Amino acid sequence: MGEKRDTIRRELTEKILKAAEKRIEKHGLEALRVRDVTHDAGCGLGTIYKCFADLDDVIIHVNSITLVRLRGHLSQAVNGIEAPIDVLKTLAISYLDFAENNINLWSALFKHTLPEGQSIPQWHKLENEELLREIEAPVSTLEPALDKNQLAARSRTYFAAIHGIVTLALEDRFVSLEKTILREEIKHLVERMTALK
Amino acid sequence: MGEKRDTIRRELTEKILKAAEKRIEKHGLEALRVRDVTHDAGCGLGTIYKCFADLDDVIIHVNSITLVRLRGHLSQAVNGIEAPIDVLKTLAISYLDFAENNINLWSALFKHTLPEGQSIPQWHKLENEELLREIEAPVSTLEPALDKNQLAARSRTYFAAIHGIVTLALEDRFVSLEKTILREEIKHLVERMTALK
DNA sequence: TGTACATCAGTGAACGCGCGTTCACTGATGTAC
DNA sequence: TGTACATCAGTGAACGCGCGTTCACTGATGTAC
Repeated sequence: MGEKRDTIRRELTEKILKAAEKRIEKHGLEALRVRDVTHDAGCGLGTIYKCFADLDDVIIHVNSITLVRLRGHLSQAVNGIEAPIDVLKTLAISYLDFAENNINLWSALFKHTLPEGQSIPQWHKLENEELLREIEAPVSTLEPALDKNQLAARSRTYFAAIHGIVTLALEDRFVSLEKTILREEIKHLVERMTALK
Repeated sequence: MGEKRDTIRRELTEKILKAAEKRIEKHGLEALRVRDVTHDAGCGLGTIYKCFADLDDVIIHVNSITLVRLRGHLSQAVNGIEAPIDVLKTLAISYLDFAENNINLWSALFKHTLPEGQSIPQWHKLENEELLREIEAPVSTLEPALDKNQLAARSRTYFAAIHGIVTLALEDRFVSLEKTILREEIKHLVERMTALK
């Protein structure tokens, strides 16, 4: 009934994803090579194309896994915290933590682009969007007057602001900022952003 | 005395940079090819290596020009504005304008990375840093208690926050936000960020 | 100013290599009876 | 359960091409006298 085959295939897919994930985290997205991945996964070069459409497809799936891990990390961090401002502060700092501890996987989330003409599949865009859900609850408590669309826009703004700070800090395009100062700045920004008039 | 030769060389360098700039703006950094650039510049393939060390060197110089243009755009926009909050709002909106109108050149500033092991030359990092100077004056007026280091960190935070919003808006990783709402969000964020307790 | 020689800028064919993807093959697994 | 046949998963050598960079050549410019 092909059940065994299905299982094997699923395991293979898993092994390939794990191998790609490790490669990206260790050497960065740019250095990802089909040969390396299949070698690490312990399968033949062509096999990857039985499990995935192409290398971009593999990357998108790794990114998808990273997003799940990131969301897990964030929601675990705020578990039990009540005050919305504290929730937002914790989310922001946890986002930085995750990025610092998974630097290459995290930046792969934003670096990966498809060849001209192709666009990121809708299901994956929605996964990105999912990140904002975590923020919406506390923002909604802080700014109850916002309607659904406004809430989405505002949450996105908050996320983007923190994301910008983390990005600038972890790239080496600017002279780097001391770790504790960076955290203070993030907390400070959250306080300011959420301060009611 | 080689003066004529020097002039020709300088003109050639200029032509190559212009050609590369146009290519990047039209097709994006990823699509930049030595052959296309030299063709557009009207010179031979090998010539580019007489003027620049390699393609990365060309890109860094284009980025450098873009940074100068960006700084010019920003400082012109705030010319004559007095109130520090208005200055900051205008800077933020102008940053968005510049990014929207020079999308590929602007993103080249942040996308370009050197091969593993190499790092962006110091002089170019400092040019990036220059961007923050424009912000420091109004921030310093708003928060006069900050010392020099704190001021630098705070300005950087503000820049990064706005940069994050612009980045997220112009990539198509998230569902896109309507233009007017985006501007409202930016202005709102500046107000909040700079609101004194 | 003119001539002979030296230099060196510009050139593009050729190099070299990296690397994603294909496809004909093989042997293991599944199916029929 | 056993046998004969069909299917199809996994494989890796080979393809193909894109593209940055080099280097031997040439002719224009510069220098010396």
